[in-house]
Amino acid sequence: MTCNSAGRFCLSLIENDRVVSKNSKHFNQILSQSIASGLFQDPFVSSKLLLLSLSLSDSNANNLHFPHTLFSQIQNPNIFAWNFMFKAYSHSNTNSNSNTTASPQQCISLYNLMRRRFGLFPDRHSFPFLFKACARLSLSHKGQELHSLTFKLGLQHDVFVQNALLSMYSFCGLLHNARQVFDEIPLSVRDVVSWNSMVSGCIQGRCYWDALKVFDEMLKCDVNARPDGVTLINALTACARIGFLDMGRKIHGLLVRNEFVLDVILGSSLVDMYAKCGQMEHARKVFDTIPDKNVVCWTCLIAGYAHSHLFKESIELFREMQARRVTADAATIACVISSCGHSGALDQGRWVHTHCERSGIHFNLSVKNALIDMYSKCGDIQRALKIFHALNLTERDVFSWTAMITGLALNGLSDEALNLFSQMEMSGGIVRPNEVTFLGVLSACSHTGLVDKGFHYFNHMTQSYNLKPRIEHYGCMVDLLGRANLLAEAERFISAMPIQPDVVIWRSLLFASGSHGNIELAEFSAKRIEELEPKKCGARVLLSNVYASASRWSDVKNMRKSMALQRIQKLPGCSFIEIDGVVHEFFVADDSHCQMDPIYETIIQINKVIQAEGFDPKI
DNA sequence: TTAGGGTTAG
Repeated sequence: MTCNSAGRFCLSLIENDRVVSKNSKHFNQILSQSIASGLFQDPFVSSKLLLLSLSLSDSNANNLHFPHTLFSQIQNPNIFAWNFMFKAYSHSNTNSNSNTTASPQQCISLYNLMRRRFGLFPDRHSFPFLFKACARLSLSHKGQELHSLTFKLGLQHDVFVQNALLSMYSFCGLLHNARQVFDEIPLSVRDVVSWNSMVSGCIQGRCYWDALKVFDEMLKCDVNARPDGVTLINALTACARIGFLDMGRKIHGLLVRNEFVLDVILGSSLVDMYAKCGQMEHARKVFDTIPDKNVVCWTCLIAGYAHSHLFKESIELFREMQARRVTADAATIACVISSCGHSGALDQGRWVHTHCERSGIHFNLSVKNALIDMYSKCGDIQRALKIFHALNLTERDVFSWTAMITGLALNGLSDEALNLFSQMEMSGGIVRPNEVTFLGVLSACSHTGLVDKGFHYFNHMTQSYNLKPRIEHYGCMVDLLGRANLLAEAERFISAMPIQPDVVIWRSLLFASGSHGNIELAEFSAKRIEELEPKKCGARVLLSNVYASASRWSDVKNMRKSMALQRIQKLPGCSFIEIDGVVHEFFVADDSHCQMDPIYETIIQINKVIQAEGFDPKI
């Protein structure tokens, strides 16, 4: 075959991309003929062959070895060839360190090579890939260097370049720079990608209100960018994160009016928004209309029920998901296990645990943390400890430590809880305790009456970790002082609080003063509760119990009478227990259970045993 | 005569 005929042959086949790109045999034939004929050194032919080799290697995940070798054989690659390589590497896997697999780092290395050895400049097509690589590697300095270069090359007004640039900045956590780039894009030029990138950038930077402000601006501007599915998904995500129901509803209305197709992603975002805003009926309604529901969609609703403290519904929905043969993943499992923990459904939790082990679902840290929490809450502290200790020191995050410390405190193992907290602090500062960790620590102190230690940790939290105590921390301190019969100190502590005490705090003081016979303080606390919750009867019930324990029967009678006059009815207290996967509920003076007689008989026996051991319900 | 951006939900 002569050079000309070979050239014509190659070109004709190259033109027919669809045939060649699916058949590596054809490709190899063309490649060898182009090399043999010398046609490979033609810039158009070599870059076209490179593009074809890349399309063939697409199915071969993350292995760009062959295209790279081909590229290295091109003596003077043109800008097309460079850009094809930039594109391939910028999209490749970030967590590959070996030399044989591709990584975005190689995009940057190739770029440096292009500049230094070939003296070439990138063009408008190169920049989006280069910025993408910088973003994925968090190379903000390199990104800034490239940003300057866009000015030198007069490409600073190209909307593709600007959009990629602003995404790069928000990916690197430089939201301010991203916003600046966004503001510099003229309204007439901004397209839907510019707006979406800015909204998504704000979400990445956890600035949800800003994200919604940009979205709102987009709706008002309406120049040449109408919101698309991605815009609405982003906006719904922002609403979900801050629980902004009004805006979420507005977006729902917008997508209905504009006849958006409710695909599984948009549908899940909507379910998640309603669920996070506590609107479970709406969440369920939307969920039921989504075709081809996947695991994310189911998990949104399961998590929503858990978020609204509807743990039973959350577990039931998981069962329904199982029945529909949708495979759960780690996020679903972590959520269901947490619901089991909160509802005391130990058997169900155990079943989910075993089910995961059998079905090979990956036990990530969230699942392990949820298991620690569930076993602790259900009283199987040994099992919780076993899971916790199986975690390496470097594996444990703040949730693992907090779940275990709180679990130990909850099970009355205060010394162990405080020891574990010391270990956490001594673990080299890998994990810093947060506000919730300190709640566990303070409750451990409270359960064993360690007043001095409680104050030590309360100060330690603010002074060493700069954590601002929340109302719950003040509540723990009042509880601690109250239980230790330091009622005057508790009162002084409440008056000195920088935030308004809530009903929990007053209830804690009422309970403590009642237990220690300080009726005056109990009455004072009850008044504060009534001021905060005039329609509820909790304070009066507690106070009437206090009067009863002091044998002040006329006061008890008056209290009940005033409640009856104001038609206040006490909601009966309720507790529950799970046996063989069934949750049994018990109300005060409840005799509806089919095994009531043996249950009461057992309670009487238990009381006899613990009273013989010195138990006094007043203390 | 080749090519470009936002991967968005738990």
